Amino acid sequence: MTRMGTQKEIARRAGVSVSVVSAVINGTTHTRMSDETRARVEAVIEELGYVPNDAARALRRQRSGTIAVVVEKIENPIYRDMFHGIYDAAEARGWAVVLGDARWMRSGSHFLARLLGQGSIDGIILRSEGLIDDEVLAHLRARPAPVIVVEGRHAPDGRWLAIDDAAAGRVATQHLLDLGHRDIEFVGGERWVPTMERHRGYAGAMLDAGLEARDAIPTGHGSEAGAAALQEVIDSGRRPTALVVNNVLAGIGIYAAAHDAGISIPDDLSVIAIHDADVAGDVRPALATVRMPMAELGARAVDAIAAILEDSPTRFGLVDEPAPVLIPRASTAPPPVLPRLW
Amino acid sequence: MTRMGTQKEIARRAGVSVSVVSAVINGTTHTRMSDETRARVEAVIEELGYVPNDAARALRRQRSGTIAVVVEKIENPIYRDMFHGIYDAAEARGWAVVLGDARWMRSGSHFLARLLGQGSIDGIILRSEGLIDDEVLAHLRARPAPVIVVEGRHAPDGRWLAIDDAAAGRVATQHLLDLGHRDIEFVGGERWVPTMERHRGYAGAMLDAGLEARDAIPTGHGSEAGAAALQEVIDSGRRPTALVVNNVLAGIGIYAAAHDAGISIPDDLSVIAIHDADVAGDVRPALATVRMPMAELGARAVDAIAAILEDSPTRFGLVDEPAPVLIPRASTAPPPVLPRLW
DNA sequence: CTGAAAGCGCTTACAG
DNA sequence: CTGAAAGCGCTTACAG
Repeated sequence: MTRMGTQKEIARRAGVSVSVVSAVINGTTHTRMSDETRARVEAVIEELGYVPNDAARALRRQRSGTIAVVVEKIENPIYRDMFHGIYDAAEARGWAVVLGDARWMRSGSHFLARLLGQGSIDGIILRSEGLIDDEVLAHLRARPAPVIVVEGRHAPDGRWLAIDDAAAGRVATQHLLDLGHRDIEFVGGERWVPTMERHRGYAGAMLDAGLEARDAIPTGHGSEAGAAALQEVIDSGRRPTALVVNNVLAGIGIYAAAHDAGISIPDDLSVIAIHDADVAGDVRPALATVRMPMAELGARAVDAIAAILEDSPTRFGLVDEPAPVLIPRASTAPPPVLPRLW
Repeated sequence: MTRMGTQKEIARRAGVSVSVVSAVINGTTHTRMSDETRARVEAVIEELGYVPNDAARALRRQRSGTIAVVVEKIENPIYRDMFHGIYDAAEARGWAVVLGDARWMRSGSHFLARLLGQGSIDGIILRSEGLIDDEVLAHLRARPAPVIVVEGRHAPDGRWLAIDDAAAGRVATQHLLDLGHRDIEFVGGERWVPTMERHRGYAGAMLDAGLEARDAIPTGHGSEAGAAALQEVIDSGRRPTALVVNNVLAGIGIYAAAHDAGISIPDDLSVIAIHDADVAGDVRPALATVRMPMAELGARAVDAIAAILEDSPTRFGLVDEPAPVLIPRASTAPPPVLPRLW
């Protein structure tokens, strides 16, 4: 357990004042000193292995240099690119990023207390599908630290950023239409706005093609939910030739249910999912997806925090650049010509 | 942007001193006051929506109440239970947990700076496969905040905790032996100690059964690596009837390579992976695994930090309770009786 | 039962 | 070119 000292101790050893030490550490031009003095101070810093106390800095500067990212299920692979985008943008601004899971934010948790407190978090990027209750959200927003909601569209303060989910739904559906499918359904939950947007994109593409758009087949976000959704289609007696699926994990669930029901993908049923992730390329048949600009979304959220902290104007709303892009893979094919037996 | 005030402001409005305000906030019995005074202070706190400044607290208390967890790839599903175990144990102690990814810890990153600094992180739980270079590690360990290495076994200060990987390798192998397999190989990297331990467990089980233990088929941690490993087996001309795979993602990669090569699992080849994750149950055939006590590992790491901070003794080393447990699924079956064509 | 004061470790005007 | 001092917002002995 090494002792790493304080600026006061360095000052004493180097025979200077703490003002000088602070200036050396921060590269401040404000307090000037001779090269000799600087070298002496630097030597002592090195010798002691001094590192600044972040709590003291944060208190004095009234800024911690740390932003928090809170998502619903941290292990969800679709966040990877967003984290990356956030991290790069934050790093470029000299900020540290800490991650947290919304499942930890039950009222009264200490993680939440840190977020709600002042002084240790300068801004919060929040991606929640509703797990965080309104009361918590209201408290969060009452803090001085800006809260940016990503992939949600109902921030009362207007501070939300989202991807063009409708465009993604359209891209996915159009791909299936181009393959010759006519009887296409959409699998996705009903309450979450981005999902509704994706369904809207699906419906738009269908209508443009002169086809009937069906209601969304309700499902959750996990793979079991995807499996249940396919089972529901099977039970209903409907026999779509292709499915647009709300997300990759639900897609994996549909794979499992299809396998268990003896339905062959893509021979009997084409599947395409919204949001890309490594696992989509790893399963067999590889799962076609629509890649969303998650890294850009993350970077934009960081920019928005910076803008708010600097009191400069910033634009919220849709991040539609770059547009969602089709990643074709083996899970889609032209519709079967023979009657299907499932 | 609400102003939420300070204790000083509350004191002024309530007509008391800051000592009293602080005592009300912290429930300190040290400074006593009348119920009337307390009620008055509480009313002002409520009115202002006051929240304490964590930076000031951390500076004064010389403790932030926050621990950091750093892992290699935050989206790796095998961490889920560990995060949960860490979170629960930390919460019980009144600590907040922040997560970070080792890929962000390139020298000079601000995330790293926060970890290296003093005052904002009380302890660090580190799970690294080597991405963090030795220099960074040395710096980290020179800080007063304790660093606990999990799933690694080479902490110079002896502060590591690991699961019984050898037992896991043995459990997986024994399952295959019980099914009647004799020609079993182990797929896993060569340099990472836990993998070597798993291989040791495999080898032990093979030798106990009077069989030859093969060298590990080298691979990385991703699915592509798993796919490459199977390809290597195919190219070698060897025809094992079963594989013990180092981790779930590599197992998914082996599924893909098997599919592409026309090898049927489990009819032609049984596969079992070490570490459990949801995706193992979602793929088809469902992937048999060995579940590791990751939640317990995480909880133990939190306990170790607490012990070090309290200067009380703690035991490091293997977390062998509960033992790794077999999760049988459809990816294993008795060996084929007919000669295999792959 | 309550207040005044010191000090945690910084940064930053200000004075010389 | 360098130092002395104030103050960020807390907590905690200490005095009364």
